[in-house]
Order: sequence, then C-alpha cells, then structure tokens
Amino acid sequence: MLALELHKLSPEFYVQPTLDAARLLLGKVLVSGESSGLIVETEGYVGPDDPACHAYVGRTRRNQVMWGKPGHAYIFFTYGAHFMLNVVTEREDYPAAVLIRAVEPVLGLEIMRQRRNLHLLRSRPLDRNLTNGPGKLCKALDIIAELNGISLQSDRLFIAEPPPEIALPPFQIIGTTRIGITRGTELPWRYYVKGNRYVSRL
DNA sequence: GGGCTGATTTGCT
DNA sequence: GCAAATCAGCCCG
Repeated sequence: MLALELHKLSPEFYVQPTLDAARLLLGKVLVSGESSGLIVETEGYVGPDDPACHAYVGRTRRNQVMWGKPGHAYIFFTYGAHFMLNVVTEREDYPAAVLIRAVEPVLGLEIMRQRRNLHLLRSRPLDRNLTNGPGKLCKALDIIAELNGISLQSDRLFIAEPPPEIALPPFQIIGTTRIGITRGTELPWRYYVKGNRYVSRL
C-alpha cells in the first residue's frame, strides 16, 4: 500500500510561519484513508489580526482547534453544506492555519467519483472536477467532521513527501489574493501551482 | 458559459 | 436574522 512507503511531514514542519508552510505544502501528497492527491492550491489564515481568519473573533467552540497544537486538522462546516480542510500551523495558542483549496487526484479515483456522484453523469465528467475546490476535495477524500482535531501523524489523515513516481514536475508558484472572503481581500495569501489543471480558479 | 438559487450549520449582531 | 474560507442544479441562450 502506498501509505506505508510514504514519509509523513514531521510535526516540526507545521511550526514554521504559516505563509511559508502554505507555499511548501504545494506539491506534497495529502492522504485520507485509501484516497490521496497532490496539493496544488493553498491559502494562509494567519492569526488573530487577520480579518478573514475565523479566529479574528476570538476563541469559539468552532475555531478552537486553530488555537491548539500545530500539525492537526482544523475541519469546519460552512454554507450549510460543505466541509473545509485546514492544517494548523505555528505555536500553540496562536491561531493560524493553511486552507487546502485543491488537489490533483492520485489514488482512489473511482471512489472519489462515487463520493462526488460524478459516476452517474451523462456527459463524462472531467476528473479535474473531482477535487478542484476546498469543499469538493473534502467530499472526494471523505474528510468529515469527525476528523476535526485529528493529528496529521495519524494514518487516517496525513501529508507526506510524494515519492518520485507521483511527484509533480518542477513548478512555479503563483501568489494571489484569497477567494470567497469579504474581509482581508487585499492580502496576497493564496498560492497555487502555475499551469496545474486542478487549481480551483485563476 | 453565466447568473440565480438552495443547501441548511455556526456564530455574531 | 443573516452572512459565511462553497458547490451543484437549473435556467437561459
């Protein structure tokens, strides 16, 4: 099984500044159970002074994981319909995280199509539609509320250095403003792999 | 290919 | 009450 060959990112990786982590996570492989994908788009949400960060309003039950230890998954529900996956960064008691916005599917394509209900569409869907958005990738990879707060050293959900046979070719990183927010819109804290088909939008 | 709408949780005003 | 780190289905053309 692929998971056994992978080298998980160390707990120390997540301690570094959030925007550094956001850039370095591009090209890494996100593994959730039997499904996995290469991270191609991220956003940083950085601390209590970032108006777009959930922790801007202080600690709540919903955002408490962000204030906890780095290297854990902050998963929240929004728009009454979708889950989003973040990885907590920096030190404990400083609320910061990287939102995973898109991945390129690697393993488990068929189960991803089933979870996304794309296997029964008439016009054959492009597989780029499986995981090219934060809500879509959570659905495709079965990332659910029960995993909120889980350690990324766990075998159920983790991030690893991709082995050469699945790694992206060398890429450039594009930085832009973040998507889907109304405050902090001027901050260029979104990053994506230039030219990758699975980026949610340009 | 674009615009509108519903899904229906969480937390603030 | 309503806006939110969204998406799919529908309408229209």
